[in-house]
Amino acid sequence: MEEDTGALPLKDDFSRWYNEILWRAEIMDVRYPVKGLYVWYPHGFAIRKRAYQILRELLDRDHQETLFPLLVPENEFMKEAEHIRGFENEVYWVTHGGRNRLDVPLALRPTSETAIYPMYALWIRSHADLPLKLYQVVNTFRYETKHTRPLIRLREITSFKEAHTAHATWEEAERQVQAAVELYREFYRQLGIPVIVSRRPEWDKFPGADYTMAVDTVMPDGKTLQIGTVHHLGSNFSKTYDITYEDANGEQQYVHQTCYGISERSIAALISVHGDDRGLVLPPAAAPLEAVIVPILIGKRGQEVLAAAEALLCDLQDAGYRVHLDTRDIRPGAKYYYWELRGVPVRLEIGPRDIDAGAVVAVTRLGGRTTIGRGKVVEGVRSVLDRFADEIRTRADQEMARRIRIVDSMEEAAEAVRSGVAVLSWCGSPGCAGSIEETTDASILGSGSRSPHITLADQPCIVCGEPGTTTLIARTY
RNA sequence: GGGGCAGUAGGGUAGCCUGGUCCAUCCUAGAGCGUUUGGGACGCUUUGACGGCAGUUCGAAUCUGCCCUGCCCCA
Repeated sequence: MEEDTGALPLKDDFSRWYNEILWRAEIMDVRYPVKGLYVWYPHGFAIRKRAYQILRELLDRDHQETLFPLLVPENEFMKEAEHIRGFENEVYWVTHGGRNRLDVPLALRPTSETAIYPMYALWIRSHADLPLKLYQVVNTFRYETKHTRPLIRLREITSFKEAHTAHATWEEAERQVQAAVELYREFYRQLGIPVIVSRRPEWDKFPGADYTMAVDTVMPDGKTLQIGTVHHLGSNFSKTYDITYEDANGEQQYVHQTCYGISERSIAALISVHGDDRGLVLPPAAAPLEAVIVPILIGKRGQEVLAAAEALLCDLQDAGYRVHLDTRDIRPGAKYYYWELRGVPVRLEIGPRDIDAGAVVAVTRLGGRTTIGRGKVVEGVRSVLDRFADEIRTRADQEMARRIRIVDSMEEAAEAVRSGVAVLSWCGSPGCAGSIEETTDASILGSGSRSPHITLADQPCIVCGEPGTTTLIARTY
């Protein structure tokens, strides 16, 4: 678990950088001996815990947390035809109990619709039970055949936050889709991760959904990463699972449903969007430690400095900061590199010179240096952290803006997707989509985006000239 | 889905082609002791590895087969 010294691969070499930072910064250990399954190091898990705490707080405003079983009986799993077709090739099956074959094989949930909706059928009886908004944070399993990648393409998704709602009408469910999109925007805003939201094309929607909205971010290599999805399920599942309510007139009606999810891909985005050649850069909100104190223990005044550092630690802890005092017997420079690799937002240095000057030196993870009067440390650190959070959010926004290009020819689009997202107009036909995807060697992300970065109005389709809508093209993970 | 390449201490590597010189090289990390300490300290001592299973052979890190794992490219 100890870090190596020496430089990381440069972030420009993103694939190598990503693989290496995961273990050097103690996020994930990829050495678990099963393909596609990885281990959270305590530091990675602490980051996950903070990020998911933000997500929980947003959801808890009007959702309730719940927990459903991992195993789904085959007969329930097999009910929704389209849904099954979407997942059947990647489901793990439990077929035995001990040495005995089970009468009914049990699926390890690839997602929980088929576990949850039979219960919804029991729980929902009248319009007074609606809307119902539940969520859970669970592991799910998918037998991925493509290359697995830690946090991004997994066989066990360890951190799937999935919400499932039921409503009286299709329109009300649609409003929930919008609310969920806004909730996800807010989540990523708090993490300083810029996102683009779009409506996935027909062929790329969730199996069994009326339509799918997706939240994507752009990775350092220009590929997009889907980091959230929101599905309008209409009454497709309620008809299959017989989820009905009695309306005000005494009639039985099918509910209209939505579901939406976020996984540990959010952590992959957090690491990748903000990190740099020195390691992680964490927004204070997600950082297990907001600050680390490095005492400069020189010669005769060592004891005095240590005492001053301990007093500083107490003051900051009493004020509610997550802060650590690094008293290891190694050189201060080694500590700087150590904590920078792990993304601690601010380092506080205190040595003989600072004691004499009645001050503490604060250095942010991006190198901003501030001298704070010892008496004003509590407020001073707050403002340093706040400014730092703004700084990394702004930096990430600018990076995203740089990678999104409005294009008006296929050649330009093919060029744009090499470093990010191309924005163009498309008529919606599969034929033109195929032509776009083939020429650009990229995929249609979706349409109907609203973002300050995407200002193109609907124009004629770039392929056929028929009326089109603004559409995003990118290479994807 | 198709095609490559690889697996040697915790991490990175040399050795493999041409089997014996290897109780396996170097860097890094870990443990212990001492001297140090405002951007990756130094010295001494020390721990630690040939992915798995079969096979070929007098002898396998090295050759063969299968499996597992990882990485890259194409669809």
